[in-house]
Amino acid sequence: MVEYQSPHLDAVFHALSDPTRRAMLHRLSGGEQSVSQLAQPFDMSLAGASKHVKVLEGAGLVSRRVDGRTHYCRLEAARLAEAQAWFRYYERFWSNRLDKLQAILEAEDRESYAGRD
Amino acid sequence: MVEYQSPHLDAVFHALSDPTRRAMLHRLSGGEQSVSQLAQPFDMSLAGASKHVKVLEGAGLVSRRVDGRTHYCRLEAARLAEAQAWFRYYERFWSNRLDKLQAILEAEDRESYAGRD
DNA sequence: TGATAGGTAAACCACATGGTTGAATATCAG
DNA sequence: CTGATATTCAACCATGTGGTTTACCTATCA
Repeated sequence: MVEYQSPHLDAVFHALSDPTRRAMLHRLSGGEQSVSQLAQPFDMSLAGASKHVKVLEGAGLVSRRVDGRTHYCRLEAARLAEAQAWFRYYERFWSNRLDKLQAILEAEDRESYAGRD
Repeated sequence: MVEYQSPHLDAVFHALSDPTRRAMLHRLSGGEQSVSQLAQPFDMSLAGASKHVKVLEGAGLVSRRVDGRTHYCRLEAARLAEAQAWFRYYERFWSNRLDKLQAILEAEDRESYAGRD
């Protein structure tokens, strides 16, 4: 007797549990990237990186546009938003209105955040 | 050359990727629960549920207080907050100030949310 | 004391995961 | 056509995961 649950949460949280994949998402936040471009920063075979991309795609966090032999990936923020929404239920444990408002303003005013995956 | 990354994110997101564990957290949002109480709703052996609790504990999402033979678990919201904070960088993709403010007010005014894990 | 209840530990199982290599498939460029 | 580039696919491997069962330890209670 398990309650209703957002059907994507399992896949999305699993996808986010790997640092390589989180770094890929971060990279995609700067715009479309090919699979090779996504793979380049990692000490890993292209096939390995390609599998990570496929996990992200399977979770709906990334979409793919094929142009010739190049596959361009784009961040699908909707699924990220869905995952973040899961936390809202718990926000009452760590925040009050002012805390949240402050977080909003900080997140808006800070465009880049070095050293983040 | 992987960037700095919050050391807990791997474990936290992994812990959250399982619906049983998310349901346990949800249950703990109502207050301390023993391991048996946490296990009760699931069609699963106690040992199996106990392992889920241990995963949550390992991720820092739950802490444990032993009283006699009973282990009481408590939600550790700080780690949840840490995970939610990861999403802030991406918020610019799906929200503006007004959207966020609305989300805040909704989350505050709605205390219980049926059908959620 | 003895039985029972709460919980962990250990061994085991089937399957998933993260990685590899090597081959296959397209596409582009000369 | 030839060769290089972009990418996936398939097979493989070691390890991790979610689950079980059995055994064990420690409290509690009659």
